[in-house]
Amino acid sequence: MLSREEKKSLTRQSLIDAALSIVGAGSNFASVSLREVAKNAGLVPTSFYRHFTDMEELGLNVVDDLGLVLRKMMRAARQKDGYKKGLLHSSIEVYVDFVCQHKSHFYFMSQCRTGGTPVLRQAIRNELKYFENELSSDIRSVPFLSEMSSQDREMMSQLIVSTVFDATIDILDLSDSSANYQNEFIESMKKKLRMIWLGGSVWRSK
Amino acid sequence: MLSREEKKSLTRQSLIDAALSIVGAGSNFASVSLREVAKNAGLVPTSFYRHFTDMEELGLNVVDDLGLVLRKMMRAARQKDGYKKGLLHSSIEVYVDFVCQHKSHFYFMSQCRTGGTPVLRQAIRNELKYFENELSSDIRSVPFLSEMSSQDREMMSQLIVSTVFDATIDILDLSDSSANYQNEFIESMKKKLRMIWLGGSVWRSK
DNA sequence: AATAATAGTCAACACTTGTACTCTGAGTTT
DNA sequence: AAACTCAGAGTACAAGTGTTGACTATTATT
Repeated sequence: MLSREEKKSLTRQSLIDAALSIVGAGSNFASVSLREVAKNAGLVPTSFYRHFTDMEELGLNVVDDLGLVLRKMMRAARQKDGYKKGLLHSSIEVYVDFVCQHKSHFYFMSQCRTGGTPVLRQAIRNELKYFENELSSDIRSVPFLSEMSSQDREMMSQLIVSTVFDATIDILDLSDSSANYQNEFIESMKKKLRMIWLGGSVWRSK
Repeated sequence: MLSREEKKSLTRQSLIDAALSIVGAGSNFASVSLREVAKNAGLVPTSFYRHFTDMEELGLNVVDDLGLVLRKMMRAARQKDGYKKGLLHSSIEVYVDFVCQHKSHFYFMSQCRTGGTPVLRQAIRNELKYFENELSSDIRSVPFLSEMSSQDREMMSQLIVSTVFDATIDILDLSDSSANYQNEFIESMKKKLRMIWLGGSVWRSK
């Protein structure tokens, strides 16, 4: 038997999942109602308040959920063969994989980064910042980039991260189309990242 | 005196403006109601239907409106001193200028690119495509980039355009903060574009 | 001058929304 | 075993939602 606390956090998660599934089905989080979420989680509307004060607070918890997914992704990318040599090359594949396997999370992220409330936008931004930092530290150990200043390395990481995450909505929209289109897109992404990489390798801060 | 047609297109525009002003005030277009727009335009809800069948159709017309702004911007960028030498350098300044002077339009664009209905997303994408093509043709006449294949030039343009437009929401959020932060951001943007530029100049398609 | 077209109004509908209040039954603490 | 806590249900309400249909006054057409 489950304790009261355990049961609570279970329904709490079911509210989060409900919101994600609604977003994944095509709605914009900004227009998802508290009632809809509650209904979808098998709850009466008023029970929503036992867990969150409003939809924004639920949104912040969805961001936390998203954070877990992103960290798992980072680990997967680092473990993958060829991460050291061909860092970006292999990362983009891991990224596409994760987007396709966590569509709801990434729809939510894409939407909220530009269309969420200011608080929500900031929360998403913080998640991206985590990535920029991780990437920046990984880049540090790349031979011909190690002479870059930490500021420039940070800037370069921002550029790469924003390029990858900016492609999210396109990846999602493409996920239902032919494998041909998908591969074409991935190849184009790789080229873009390689161009940035090249730019970084001849970079001279000034 | 105005003809009936003229008057109609005037109130039509007032509906578009109303929607934009609501978005500019912080709402997400996806959650803006038909009634709210009508009210804001000084109309009774049912009159909305004389102009648009639903909010999505109005949205498409907002995109057209946005298109005009973007084209005006392109012209402004090309006329600016130093466009030929330091293309990106000067363009980013024009861009920031336009974003700040047409906040509502750019909030709308940022939101809808990732959070609009599929139809709306596609419409926004088409507007960006216009830019990519224009930039690609401008790049063609740059000496050390002219040997690039048209495909690679296209790819590079996509990279640049997405980098610039991806920064929109940050520019908007920064527009209320100190000039110091703004300048810092612009300088960072310039560096990013320079890195791409560098990458392009040592690019060897393969 | 008579007729037709139509932008905008008005009233009304069925439905959804967030939220306040009360109640209950199963877990927890004493 | 008694007292307490509290997640979730039930009821209710005022406000907002999209949409329908009939009406009106002004403009355009004949």
